[in-house]
Amino acid sequence: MMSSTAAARKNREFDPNTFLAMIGDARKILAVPKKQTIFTQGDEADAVFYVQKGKVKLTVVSKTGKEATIGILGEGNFFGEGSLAGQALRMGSAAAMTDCQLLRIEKKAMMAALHREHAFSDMFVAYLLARNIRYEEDLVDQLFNSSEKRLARVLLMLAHFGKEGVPETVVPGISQETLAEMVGTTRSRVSFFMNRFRKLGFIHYNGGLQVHSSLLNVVLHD
Amino acid sequence: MMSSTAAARKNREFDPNTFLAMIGDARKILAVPKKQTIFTQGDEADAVFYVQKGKVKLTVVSKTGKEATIGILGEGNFFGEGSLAGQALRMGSAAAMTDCQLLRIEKKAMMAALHREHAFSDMFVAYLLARNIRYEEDLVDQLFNSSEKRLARVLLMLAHFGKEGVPETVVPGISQETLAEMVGTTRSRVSFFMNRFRKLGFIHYNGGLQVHSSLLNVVLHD
DNA sequence: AAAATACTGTGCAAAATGGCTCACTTCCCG
DNA sequence: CGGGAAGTGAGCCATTTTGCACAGTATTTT
Repeated sequence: MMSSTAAARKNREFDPNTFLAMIGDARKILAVPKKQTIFTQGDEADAVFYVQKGKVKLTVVSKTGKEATIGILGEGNFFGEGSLAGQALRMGSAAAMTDCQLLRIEKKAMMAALHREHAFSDMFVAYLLARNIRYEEDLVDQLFNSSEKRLARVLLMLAHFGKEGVPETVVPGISQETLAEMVGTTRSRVSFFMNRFRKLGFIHYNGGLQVHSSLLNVVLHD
Repeated sequence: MMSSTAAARKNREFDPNTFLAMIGDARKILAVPKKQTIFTQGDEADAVFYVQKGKVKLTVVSKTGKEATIGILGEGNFFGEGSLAGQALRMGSAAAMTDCQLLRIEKKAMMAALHREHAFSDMFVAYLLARNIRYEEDLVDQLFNSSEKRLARVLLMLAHFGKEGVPETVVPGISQETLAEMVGTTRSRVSFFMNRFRKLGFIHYNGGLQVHSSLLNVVLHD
C-alpha cells in the first residue's frame, strides 16, 4: 500500500519536464479538485496517469463489498498502468485526496513513446522496478506482521520525515477508516492501536497527525 | 505469491530464443539441480535470472526468523530484478524446486541490452507490468480474504489446468509448510483446510496433489 | 532394512481479530 | 448558526488464528 514517500524519493530521476517533452501532445494536463473521482472500477481503461502534484488514493472494492486501499500516490508516480498491459477495464478506482495536477496520457501515445524514446523507456523500466519492489515489500509485510505493525509501517511511510527526521504532518485528512483499508483490518482496531501509539508517545495530534520516528520501534521490535 | 500459471501464460510473447539473441554473450546458462540454492538473502546482487525450464522458489526470512514464500516461478519468468533497481543485496533467497535451466545475465549486460534494443525493453516493460498486476492482486487478496480463501487461490494458481480444465498435478513436492508460507498462516491451519477441501472433493491425492476447478467456488462464494 | 528425517492429521488453550453498538466531538454545508 | 454527516474512542463477545504438542505416515539415508 501507500508509496508516496519511498517511491517518490527513489523516483527523483523522473523529471516531469523531461518526461513531458517526450510524450508530444497526446497528453492532457488535468486539474482535479480534492475528493473528485478520477476513474472508477469497471471503467474502460485507455490511458495512464502521472501525478505532477497532489495525492491520489487507489481503492478496490471486493465482490462482498469490502473496500481496500491499495496505495496513496504522490508526485512522480504513475497509476492506471494496468491498461498498458492489456487490462481493458479498471481494476480499481482512483480519487484525488487533495487538489491534484495530473497528466493523462493515452495508451497509444504512451506505448509509442516507450517504443520510440530510449530515455523514456529506461525511465519507465526504472519506475516499474521500484514499484515492484514496493509491492513485494507490502506483500512481505502482510505475510509477516501483525496488524499493529502493519499500521505502524503505513504511518511511517505516509510521514515524510523532513530534513532531520523531524516529525512531519501525515497526509492531512486521512481517516482511520482509510488506514484500516490499507492495513487490512477494521477501524476499531486502528482506533485501538492509534491510541496506544499516542499514549506511548509515538504519534501526536497537533491539528494534523504527526508521526514520531520512534514509531519505528514498533515495527522493528517484538 | 506464485506466478507460474498466469504469468507464464501472459508471457508467451517472451520467446527465450529471441531473448537470448539480444543479450549477446554476457549470459550464462546454468543447470541447477533440484533443491540447490541459487542465491541467498544478503548476497551481493549483480545479476538477473531468467527461468528457461523448471520451478524456482523465492523466500524471505524476517528478523524474527519467520519465513515467507514470495513466489514460485516457472518458465518465462525473471527473478532477481531488484538488482537492476539498485538493490545491492538480495532481499530474499532463491532455490530450485525442480531441476532447472536458468539464464544468468549480468546486471551491466541487462541494462545495456534494455537501453540498446527496443524489442527487448518493450518485452521487459510488458513483463514488469504483468508482474505488477500480479503483485497487486496478491496484495488485494491479502487485504480482502480469509486464509482459507487465500489457500484456495494459491492452489488454483499453482495448478496448471491443461487443455480442458482438466485437473493437473500441482508442483510436485510442495509441502504444507510452503503453502503456509505463501498464504501467510500456519501449517496446522493449512492441514486443516486441505482436509476440508479434500472432504468436499475440491482436491484429490493421487500420488501428487490434484486440484479440481470446483475449488473456485471457495474463492468466489462466501 | 534399520535409523534418521520430513510430512501430515489433530486437539487444545491462549491470544488476536472481526463486527457491533453507543456516546461524544468535529467539520462542513445550507 | 443549526443540523447533519463524518470521524473517534471504548467496550463486548463470538470467531478465528496462533502456537504447541504428539502420534502416525511417508521418505531418505546409510
